Amino acid sequence: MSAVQAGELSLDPADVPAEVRVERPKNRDHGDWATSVALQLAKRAGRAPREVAALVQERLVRVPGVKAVDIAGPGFLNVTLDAAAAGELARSIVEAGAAYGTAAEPTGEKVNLEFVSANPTGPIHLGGTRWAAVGDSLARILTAAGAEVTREYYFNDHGAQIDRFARSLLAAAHGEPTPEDGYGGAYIGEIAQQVLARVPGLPQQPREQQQETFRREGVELMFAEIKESLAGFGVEFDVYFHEDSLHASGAVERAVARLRELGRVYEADGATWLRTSDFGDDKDRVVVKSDGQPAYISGDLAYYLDKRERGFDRCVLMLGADHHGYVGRMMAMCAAFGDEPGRNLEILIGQMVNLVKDGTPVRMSKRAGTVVTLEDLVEQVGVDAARYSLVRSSVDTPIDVDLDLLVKRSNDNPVYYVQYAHARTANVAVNAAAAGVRREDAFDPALLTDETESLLLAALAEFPSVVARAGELREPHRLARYLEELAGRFHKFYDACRVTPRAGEEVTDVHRTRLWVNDATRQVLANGLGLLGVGAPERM
RNA sequence: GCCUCCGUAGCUCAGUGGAUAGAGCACCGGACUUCUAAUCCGAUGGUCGCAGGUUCGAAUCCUGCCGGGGGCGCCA
Repeated sequence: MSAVQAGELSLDPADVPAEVRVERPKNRDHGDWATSVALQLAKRAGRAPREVAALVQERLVRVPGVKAVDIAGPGFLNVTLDAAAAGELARSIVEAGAAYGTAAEPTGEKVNLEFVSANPTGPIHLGGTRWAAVGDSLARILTAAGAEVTREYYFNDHGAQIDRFARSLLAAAHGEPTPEDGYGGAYIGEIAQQVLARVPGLPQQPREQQQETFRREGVELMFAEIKESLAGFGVEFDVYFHEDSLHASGAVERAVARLRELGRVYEADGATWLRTSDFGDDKDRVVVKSDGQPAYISGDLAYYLDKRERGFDRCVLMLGADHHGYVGRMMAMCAAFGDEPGRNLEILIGQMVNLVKDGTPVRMSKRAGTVVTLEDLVEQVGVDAARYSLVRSSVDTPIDVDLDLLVKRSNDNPVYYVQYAHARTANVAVNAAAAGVRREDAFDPALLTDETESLLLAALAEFPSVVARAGELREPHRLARYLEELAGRFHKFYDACRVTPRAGEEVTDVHRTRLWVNDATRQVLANGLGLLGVGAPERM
């Protein structure tokens, strides 16, 4: 901008971007920071990119802490900081502690993040487990980014599936085969036995009354089991919302009435329809069936309205790919209420988790009882490995899980690579203390001249923007990938640079300063693992 | 038919318009009297599904095609 003002560049000031994007180059030879701003401005200015770059270069070299500014290739500007300026970061990370990487100020945005929301007709299977891991991590990341996040679980305890569940329990309790449209699996028998134990004299009651008891008690037991599994997985929801309450309280009727006032519904074929096709949906949707019963979507209407009335600017919903067909109608519903789809309602679609055995896919079916549950997974590989393996992939990528393979290769899970790096930093700190290397005695970042040190520092500097980006894009896997990169750079640093002197050597300021770097790395690894809900062990 | 996700190294996957496309696993060869070798160093490995287009620049954006997953109820 100053080049424009000095008249060296003939450019409309409006064409100069207010923010110049400066990036961390992938290639170390390209300096600490790089920008392609000259390439972008060259055409508008009618000058060669390298000429524009030269003008910017002149000004950048005068900035304190900048060691060199090179013009490379077609006109990239590569900025190299001097070691002292780059190294200062180690101290600021140590001083910021757990706050490093989190937003300086709250954004004031109230986010409702709904995930898992598995039906209470069975335990949480692998798919739900993926959303538990990803959703909880996303909640942590968004919180770090300054949002006020509420984790919410929608409990579908209403409708025909619950009746099927109740009939299945009833049948199991009487030793009858699973009903045609019912649920199989060992857990049905277990729940049925628990209900029988809780309600004395139940088998003597009229059949219909029994079914109602099995429904009420069975759902409650299933719900408790689900909550317990999630808690064991490190996932706690702020709100467990019961669909039934929407029907019981009249919220569903109120939601439909509201849409009627807005002129968004009409009657046809004895049913009430919502004009979702006015808002991009393929067709209109029934909200009240011709038999007078509310259609499933009416619960969603009321639920969405409820969230908005509770003050959430942003309602984020995570769904499996098998539900992606609902996105259109949900967004249309949001628009029908006068809200802005994509902002007030945001739907994240994630691909499925497939069960594989001996190289061939196995279809998981709740009804056939061939599900692999959250608890099965945790039992096999542990919480940390399970969460990490589910969160390190993009949600756009389907995951194949082979339990046998997972157990055998559990040591190949990159979580151990990251955790080991953290354990190493902890151990280095212990050894340093024993050797009399103390942080408070010195910090001279100009001594951090090793290649591995500057690479490590560069990675540490990126952490806050990785957290911010993972939050903006709702992609926690970015954080996991970053931590793997950071751990790698630490391992290389560890290999090349000693923090404690060898036997017989003096403690110098180099050791003391490296201890700052070690501790800063430990802090970032711990902060990052924390955002994934994965432990940061001190020894392994 | 329509919607949506995917197609990148032998395998599993990163890479939201930038420079020579990366990592792990697998395979081959090295480094442990060690601040923990769950680590590090080196080598091998690519028509980024295909064809056009936009751009100074495309794995990335647009269009079409090929191949695969998932979805398209007055079920919940």
